[in-house]
Amino acid sequence: MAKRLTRAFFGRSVLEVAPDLIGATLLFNGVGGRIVEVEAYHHSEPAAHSFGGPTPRNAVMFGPPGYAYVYRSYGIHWCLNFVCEPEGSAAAVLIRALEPAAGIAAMRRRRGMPQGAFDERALCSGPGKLCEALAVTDRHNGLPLDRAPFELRARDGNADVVRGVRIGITKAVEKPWRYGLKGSRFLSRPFTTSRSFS
DNA sequence: TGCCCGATTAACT
DNA sequence: GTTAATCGGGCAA
Repeated sequence: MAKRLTRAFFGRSVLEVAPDLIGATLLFNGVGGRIVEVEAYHHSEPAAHSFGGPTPRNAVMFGPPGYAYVYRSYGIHWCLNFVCEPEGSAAAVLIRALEPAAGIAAMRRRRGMPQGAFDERALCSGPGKLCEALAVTDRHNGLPLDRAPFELRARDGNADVVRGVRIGITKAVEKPWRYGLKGSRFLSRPFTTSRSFS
């Protein structure tokens, strides 16, 4: 069984943690799969919610690493982040896509999709979709990642990780802080101007 | 208090 | 390719 991800794993630079999460396994109440796409955010750059300093919404980002930061997006969706770096850095990794592996029937039900055979790419190929499929909401904001209902396992060995610019932002658009599993069919969108590294 | 806008998605043309 | 849905945070007044 792969190693559980600890507080120490998250307490490093968000630019180290983000690629290391590619290929890791995320389960929430036993439902989830392999992480195939993430983005890094840091309070020093204006695309981050924490850029303007602490507020009630982003308070968890300013706390210690290894906790979940959940926020509402566009008034409709929830998005799940993992807080990283030493306390006060206000850095986090946005979980953008999973390769479904466990609890697929529950995911289909929550996503309003038929139970029969069909393309599982629609279940978790985006941050809002993923939270709907796993039933993550603001009730889970601030929960630790090393205990139930979360279960996080390190990947086995290396992964072929690609990198590119982040999606859906208007500030600091040039930073290549989006990371994905090369060749995965489960990305929210393909990587174009990416380069490969190990 | 009022107004603007977003780390999105699905359903269009 | 475009756009509506939907609502809380953040800031100006």
